[in-house]
Amino acid sequence: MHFPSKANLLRPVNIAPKRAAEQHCLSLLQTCTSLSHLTQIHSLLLKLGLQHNPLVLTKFTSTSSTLNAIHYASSLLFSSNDNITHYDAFLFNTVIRAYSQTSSHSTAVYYYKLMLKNGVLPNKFTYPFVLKACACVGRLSLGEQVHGSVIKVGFDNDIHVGNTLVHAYGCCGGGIGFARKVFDEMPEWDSVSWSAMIGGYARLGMSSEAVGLFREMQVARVRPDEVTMVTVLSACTDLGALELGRWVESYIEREKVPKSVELCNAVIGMYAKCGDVDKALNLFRKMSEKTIVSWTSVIVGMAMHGHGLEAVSLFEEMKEDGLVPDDVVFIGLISACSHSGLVEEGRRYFNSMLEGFGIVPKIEHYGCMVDLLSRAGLVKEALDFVQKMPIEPNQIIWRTLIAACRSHGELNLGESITKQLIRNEPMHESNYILLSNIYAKKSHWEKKTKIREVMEKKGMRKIPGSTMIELDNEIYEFVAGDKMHNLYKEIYEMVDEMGREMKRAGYLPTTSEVLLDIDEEDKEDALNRHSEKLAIAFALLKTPPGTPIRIVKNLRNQARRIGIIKVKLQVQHLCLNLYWDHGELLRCVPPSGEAPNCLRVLGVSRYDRVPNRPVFRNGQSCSISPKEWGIAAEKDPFACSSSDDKACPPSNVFLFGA
DNA sequence: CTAGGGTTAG
Repeated sequence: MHFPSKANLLRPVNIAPKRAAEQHCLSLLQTCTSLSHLTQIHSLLLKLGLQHNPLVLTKFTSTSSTLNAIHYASSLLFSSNDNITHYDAFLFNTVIRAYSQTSSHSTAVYYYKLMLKNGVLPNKFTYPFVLKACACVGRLSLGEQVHGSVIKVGFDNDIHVGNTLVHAYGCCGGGIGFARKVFDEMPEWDSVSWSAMIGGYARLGMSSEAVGLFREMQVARVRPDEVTMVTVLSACTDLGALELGRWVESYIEREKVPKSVELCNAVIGMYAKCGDVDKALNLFRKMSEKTIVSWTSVIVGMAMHGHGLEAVSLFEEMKEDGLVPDDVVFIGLISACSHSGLVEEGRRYFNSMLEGFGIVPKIEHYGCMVDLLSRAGLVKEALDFVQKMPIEPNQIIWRTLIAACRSHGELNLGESITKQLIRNEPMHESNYILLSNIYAKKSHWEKKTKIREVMEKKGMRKIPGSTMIELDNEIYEFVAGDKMHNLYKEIYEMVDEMGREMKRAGYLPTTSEVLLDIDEEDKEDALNRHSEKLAIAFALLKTPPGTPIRIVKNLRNQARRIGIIKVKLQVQHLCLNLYWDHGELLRCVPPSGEAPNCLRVLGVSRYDRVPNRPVFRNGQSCSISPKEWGIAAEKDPFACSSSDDKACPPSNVFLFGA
């Protein structure tokens, strides 16, 4: 219906030609492809008094999705002397969606508020658009506001709206409980609802909740789709739950879940981070369509496992394949160089970012470089690098540097940087831990005690490091000195036996890294109480000879690292082809005739997460036991359809790297 | 005009 405006009433016009002109303009709109053409049509429409036509905006946003075009279009459409109440929800929806899609989330929210302010009633399409923007902004209060409006307008039973609410809350800091509440109160659920909720848990590192919810989904007989599988896989990756991940892959095969690129990437990422590099690489090679993310996943996977050279050659192969590197792949690449001591290569790649690809290095890239130099022992150069950085170094960079100072004996330098850091950020506990460790290394025990006291006064507590291990599809978690387990006596006996065998093989306990004011013998004892050793001992007790043992660490300077240990057990004789970490908790000269290099410290996963909550501890049953998997479990959940399912090859020795 | 997903320095 076309109502003539006041002006038109005063000056009668012939309606018919005008309608024809309008039709003409609209048909022009359908076919126009360039912004300038569009602008011409728009000025034509303006002359006809049709500036409110939402088609123009739709066309603007589809012709050119650049911000400029959208700004231009919205400034044309929302001129200040207009009465906005005459606009409809569709127009606002288009603007909100356009801004949301171009990552201008705050502007999207602004238009949503403008809409409300002017009494334009949102419709059921408005909320998914605006909630998506809320999710990206991540502000809980905003999510709550929109939620309130959803209830007021009465769309709280709409499944699309509900799903986006779950998602938005899941993305807002502290909103996961609200997300679950919305989820629980939804009248019905589809696979999107489940994926949104599982994905919310997975994103926060609440991975056992994520996996538990997936189980409930199966009990509820909702068929998971490829997105659901991606979220479950990322939870597996996070838990280091390789067996569970394998199960998910076989489920995908069995249930013929369509394999999107994202899903393939998730599977590859899971294998890579959980330690089955060969499998990851295999699947990667078989992928028909590889995106930059696929390459990045596999490059990062290689880097984690110490295959720096392979990571570098994959990168070169990627370029030959015609893919243009992005900033993310450079993070993986430089950290690959860093973990493999390829200092010159790392420098070269870092410089090539801007020179070769026009990518301005971000703080992460500078961080990688600081790590690269630090690990190589070039502490002074690293400091120099930091001081010359064009952007303000962040806490991570300083802490990297401090850690380097500690391990390369630059204790005074480390001490002064740490003190500065504490002055800037007095409530961050890891700074205190760093300082306390530096004092310990300097044998300043009183100062160390004082730091601990300060921390206590401020109510800070160190999150204890733990080690998890997946056995018979259950996950067991150990902390240092753990005696909670029923088998703890046997476990400690096994630790002793491991120690004897390792010493016989040439292991020297690195007691200098035990930062306690105790004598050497007690330090060895402290080493033997490490959660890693307890987990390994437990695994040795519970598994047949030749079983690869994989351990998962909950944190390492807030990073989670996944370690893989391959163990050979000869009757009662342990022959550990081991290992370990930058912290050098263990070191073992391998048995003669066998290649060294048996263990890698692997996997850095996500940082900005809530600290990992214990999955479950010490033999208590866990939510991911396949016996409890409901429907899926009835169908032999571990029937692996893939032919290369060789979890436990018969050979006794498993070598890594080399 | 509507929703959920894969890669990211310590």
